Amino acid sequence: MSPQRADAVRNREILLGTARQAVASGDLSLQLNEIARRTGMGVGTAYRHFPTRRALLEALAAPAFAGVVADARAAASHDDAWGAVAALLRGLLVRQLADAAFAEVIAADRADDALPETTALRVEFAALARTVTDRARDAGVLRADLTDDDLHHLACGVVFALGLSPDPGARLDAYLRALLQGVRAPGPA
Amino acid sequence: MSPQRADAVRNREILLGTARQAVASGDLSLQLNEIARRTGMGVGTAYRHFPTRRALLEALAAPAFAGVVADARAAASHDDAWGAVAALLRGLLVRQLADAAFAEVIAADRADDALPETTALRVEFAALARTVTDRARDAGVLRADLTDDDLHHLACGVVFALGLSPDPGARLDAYLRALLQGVRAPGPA
DNA sequence: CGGACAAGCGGACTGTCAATCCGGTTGGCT
DNA sequence: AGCCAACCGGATTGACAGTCCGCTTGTCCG
Repeated sequence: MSPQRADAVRNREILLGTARQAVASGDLSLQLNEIARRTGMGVGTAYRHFPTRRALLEALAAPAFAGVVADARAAASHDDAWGAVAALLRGLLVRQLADAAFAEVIAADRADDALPETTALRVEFAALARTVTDRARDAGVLRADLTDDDLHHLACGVVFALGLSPDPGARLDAYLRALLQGVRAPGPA
Repeated sequence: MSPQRADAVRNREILLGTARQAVASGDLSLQLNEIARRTGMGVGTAYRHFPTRRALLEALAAPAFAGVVADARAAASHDDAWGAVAALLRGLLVRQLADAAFAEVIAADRADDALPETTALRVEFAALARTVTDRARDAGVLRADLTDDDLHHLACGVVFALGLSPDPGARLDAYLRALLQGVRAPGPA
């Protein structure tokens, strides 16, 4: 009746927890052999739950991804067209900074080996982002030469730039300001 | 008398050429075993010339790196403080787009296993970039909350963003405009 | 020219890590 | 209790980075 056995559910949670801890401590390599060893499980168990590094990565990223989708939904129903763009970008930056796994997932557009649930999130997010972006462009507050994909890419680029700093969190606000100023339509004057 | 034997010089050139070709065709993995096989040389020969992937990468990147240093020197002696920043950033973007190996080298600040010559280029570039940046900030045309390192990081971030596009070259101008607008000091009004 | 020898070469080998395979074990149902 | 599909463990394979060392050859000197 239940889709899987109780021990399997438990083991999956343990693996996810251990992996999340590894990522939080700065190790994004997600070596399944190593994670399995840390949990005391066999390697086979780890690989059955997460057949590839990518599968584990996307499982880790799912909550954060769902978060930005929620952000985007809120932004899409926001009154202020520019405020919506700013909220969307800020959310993207903050969540990527807080979750390296999510940052890697959202930056990789390669849908080849993506889990279906990740693809679903990506599609939903793309639609919302497009709404927000189009509205801002129509209102003349967003540069006309930038698409929703461009904003997505630039946000990932800024996160990459933050990652080059010794203390990314300390530069977040400055880079966000620059990003927003950069994508805003130049004054008509 | 000569620092190395004629065959060694020749082999080094062949390896570099093969590697450059691999990078140009989109393969940045620089697997020395594979490159050696393609040249018909033994693996040992390849590894003697380039002990690690990084060594080969930096050798490939050296000309492009020297190019941006030249750009930076020209920019530093430019009259217009803002024009110098624009020229510097444009050069960084264009050269990184044209040479993926250089893009990887300049993005990685890790000096751990860097070749001394690469470190020298990096130091020289940093000094010139600092000059240009400080001048622009003093002139009030560059955002006061951005350092020379920030510009460096943001440029690498924009290149990363370009890499997410299906056709990076097509978006270069748009992203460069956004970058310049983003780092420029907001109007005093 | 030709002999000596350091510089250079080749490729077998080791270590690491992702991913697979399959014999043994166990949770959950009747 | 007894069955069996689902699950587990870990030895194993395969790909790749990098090392080691015996053999070859370019170069110099007599």
